[in-house]
Parts: sequence; structure tokens; C-alpha cells
Amino acid sequence: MPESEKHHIRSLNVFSQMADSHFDRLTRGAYVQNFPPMIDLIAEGDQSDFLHILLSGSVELYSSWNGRETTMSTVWPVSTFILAATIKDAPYLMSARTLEKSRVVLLPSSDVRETFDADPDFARAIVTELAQCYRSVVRNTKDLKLRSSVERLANYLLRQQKRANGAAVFTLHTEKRRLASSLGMTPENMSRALKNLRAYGVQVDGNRVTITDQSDLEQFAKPSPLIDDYRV
Amino acid sequence: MPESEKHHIRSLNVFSQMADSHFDRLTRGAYVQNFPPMIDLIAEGDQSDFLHILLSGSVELYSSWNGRETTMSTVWPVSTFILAATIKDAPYLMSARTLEKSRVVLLPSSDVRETFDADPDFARAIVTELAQCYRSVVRNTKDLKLRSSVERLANYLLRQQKRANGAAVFTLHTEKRRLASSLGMTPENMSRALKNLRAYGVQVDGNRVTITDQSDLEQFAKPSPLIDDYRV
DNA sequence: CGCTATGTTGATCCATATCAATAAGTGTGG
DNA sequence: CCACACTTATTGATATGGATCAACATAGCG
Repeated sequence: MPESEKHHIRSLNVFSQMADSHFDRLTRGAYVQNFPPMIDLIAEGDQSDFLHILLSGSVELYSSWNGRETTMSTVWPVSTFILAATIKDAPYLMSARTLEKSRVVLLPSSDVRETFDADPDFARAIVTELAQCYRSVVRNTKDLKLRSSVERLANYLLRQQKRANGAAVFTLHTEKRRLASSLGMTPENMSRALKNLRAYGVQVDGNRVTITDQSDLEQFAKPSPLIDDYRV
Repeated sequence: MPESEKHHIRSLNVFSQMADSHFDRLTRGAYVQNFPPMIDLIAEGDQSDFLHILLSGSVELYSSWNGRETTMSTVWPVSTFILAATIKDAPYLMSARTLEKSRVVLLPSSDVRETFDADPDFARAIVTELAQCYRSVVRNTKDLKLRSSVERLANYLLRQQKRANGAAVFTLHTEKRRLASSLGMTPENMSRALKNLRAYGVQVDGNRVTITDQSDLEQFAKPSPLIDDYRV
């Protein structure tokens, strides 16, 4: 791995606090790779040989069963993915594929586990990251079980809007069919759900979303910090 | 906390490897308490002051939104719960209530975090436990998104059967209405789902389940290690 | 022993999926 | 640069899984 790259990675939350010697040891066996879009990086069931860190592009985590497939989440830079499998040295529970041209760091799982044991600061960073991931999945489960599909969509739009600094106009960064799958609905159903939201001041033109009546939409969506605050 | 109790806790996975001095420090501020059934131990949104460890009885983790409520999971002894909130020092995302008379250890969250930083063995145990929790929620999400309610129920029965060492006759340890909620369906719907499963060799009388045609049920349920193996 | 919560069954309704057709992009090769 | 193929998005028609409402049975529990 080139030095410039190392320097970049070093600044990530997970690595920023750890000792130099441990960082060097950890990145010795690591490498960085570029992937074209729609490349499978990981298949569920595989042994977790590497912890992945997405530097640029985007990656879809998905799962299959009995001929069906669902999007579990989308990973944006800079994030690790498949951390739990690495720690438990267990098979991946999700598959991963690039959505666009992506740059990914691969850290040998065994090195990650060794470094975890050796470096308390790294251990701390890892456990914080993992706790964050856990809470995300819990929030997602609440979203799925407590809300209808239109409610999920409405709250998704509000979350995206928040990421766009609250602007009334913002763009969707996810293909609609993928968004539908990640929200647990069919593309057709989502198309209709978007139409339903017109009544609450949502206008959609391609990727461009305009929220004309913020309070109306919020009153309908009833966003909750315990489901929708991706920070906490 | 009485010495006998300390000794018991010491033998748990999370504590068994750690140094004596750290264990003493960690349990100094801890206490053990008995609760009657249906007592709320935790309300979602509260600050996570304590890591909870269930010694006996059972605890339901549940969440609410907009007047609706859903069972997220049921905790059986011996398990920690609300670990991620403790680590992140963030509000609980789920509420917890006892289902039966239960004995619970309460460890001050700040002590847990301090001990995590001080004791690598403890850190290792905690991160393993958390990774396990994460993977459970991921499997549950796959179950919810990839399967119909009847399929979820069929696979639930097979999992319970496995826990009962594969016996053809076993008992449900959960109230049916709670089970329905945890599987993401209504009690009425579950009643009918159980009737549907008669066609695949499932007989239910109260809590007593009899599987008369194992292979038939498995052929229908199509259990997968990546969804149903609670060990991995 | 009666009260209250749980479980079952039936009738009906509704949300969402499925199937089908069309339109609109998007990328590819000539 | 355009024609063509292919995927995605939308819309309509219809089917169906699951929810809701209601009635009743039953089983714990005080």
C-alpha cells in the first residue's frame, strides 16, 4: 500500500488514536484496490478473511434466500463493512457489491483481531464502530416493524433532506429500485407511495425531490430520534 | 453484592478471562436485584446508566412508535442486554420489561467503559458479545424481509425444536401474542399460520408443539444457516 | 368462582405484491 | 451521432397476504 494512502487511512476514526507501531503492523498485510461498478466483493456464507473499508464510491450490502433478494444497506465512504464477521471470525451474513467505481482497503481479519488485543485505543474505536452498526440495524428493524411503507418512505426522505442540510430541494443518491428494496417494498409500490406523498407536499422529478410543505410532511412522517437520528 | 453472587457472575463468558483487580473494580459499584413480572426496567430514550445482565427469569425488549408497539427480542439467562447503548453512552433504543420474576445485575455503564479500556480480555469478551448481538439483528432483518409470515413461523418452530435437542415434541416458552409480535404479525394471523402449517406436519396444542413430518416441514421452511443458526 | 387477558375463528377490509403494458432513460456498437 | 437493446420507472388492473373488527371460547389469576 502506498504511503500517501496509508496517511489517508490513518486519519480515519478507527485508526487515528492507535500507536504507530500497531498501525504499521496492521497495514503491512493490507492492500487497496479499485473495483468497477457491480462487482461482487463478498458473498454471504464466505469466510471473513478481510475487513473492508470503503474509501470512495459506494457498496451495497444485500442478502438472498430462496430465490429472493433484498438490499440490507448501502455503504458510503468512509466506512468499514463486515466488521462483526471479522471479529467473530465467522462467515459473512451479507453479500457486498460495488454500485459504482469504488476504492476499497482490505485488512486481513486475523491482523485486525490481533491488533484489537494489542492496542486499547484501536479496540475502543472498533467497539464504538460496532456499537454504531448494531444501533443502525436496530433502528432499521423498528422502522420496518412499526411503520407502513409510506411512512418509511416519508421518513427516509426527511433523513435524506437532513443530510442535505435541510434544503427543501435535494437529490436521491440511490436508484429507486434499490431504495425500494432497502425500504422493504417493491418498485411499483414505491412509485405509488411517492404519489401518495404529494398530498403532504412532496414533489419528485427523477432524482430531484422538493419538499414544499415541511411541517405537513413531518406531521405525517412523525420522525423519531430513536429511529431516524443516524448519529445517535 | 454478596460474594456468592460475585462468584457466579465471574464465571460468565464476559468476565471469566479478566484480571481479578479489574473484576473487583467493576463489581464494586454493581448490584443485583430481583424484579416481579411485567416490570419496566428500561424505557427507550433513557440514558444508559447501567449495563444489565439477566441471571434468571426472562426479559422482553420492545419498542414503540406512534402508538404502536413491537417485540424486538426476548432475553434469556445468562445474557447481557443494552450493551451497545452502554458502550456508546447513548440513549437506549429499546425498552425492557421483565416477563417473569427475574434476577438482574446492574453494572454502572461508566465502570464498564473504564474497564473496557483497562482490561484487554474484558474488551475482547465485550466486542465478541456485541458482534454476536449485531449478527442476531442482521439475521432477524433477513428473516423479516425475505420471508412471509408463515415461513418465519415455520423456521421459528424449527429453531425452537433444535434448542429442544431436535425432539419431535417440544414446548413454546413464549406467549403466543408475544411470539406473533416478535415475528412481525398479529395474533390472529399467527393462529391461522399455525393452522396452515398442519399441512406440513405441525400439530399444536397450547404450548405443546409436535412435528409429525420433519422433512416435510423443512422442505417448506427451507432453514438457512445464514438466517437460523443462532450460534454463528 | 368470577373476572380479565389470551387464543381462536369468521367476515371483511386494506396495504402491498404481482402481472402486464408502456414510457423513458442509458449505454453500446455500427 | 444515431439506432438498437436493455434496464428502470411509471401506471393500470388484479390478486392476495395480512390486518382489522367482532364474537366467542378458554385459561389464568386474584
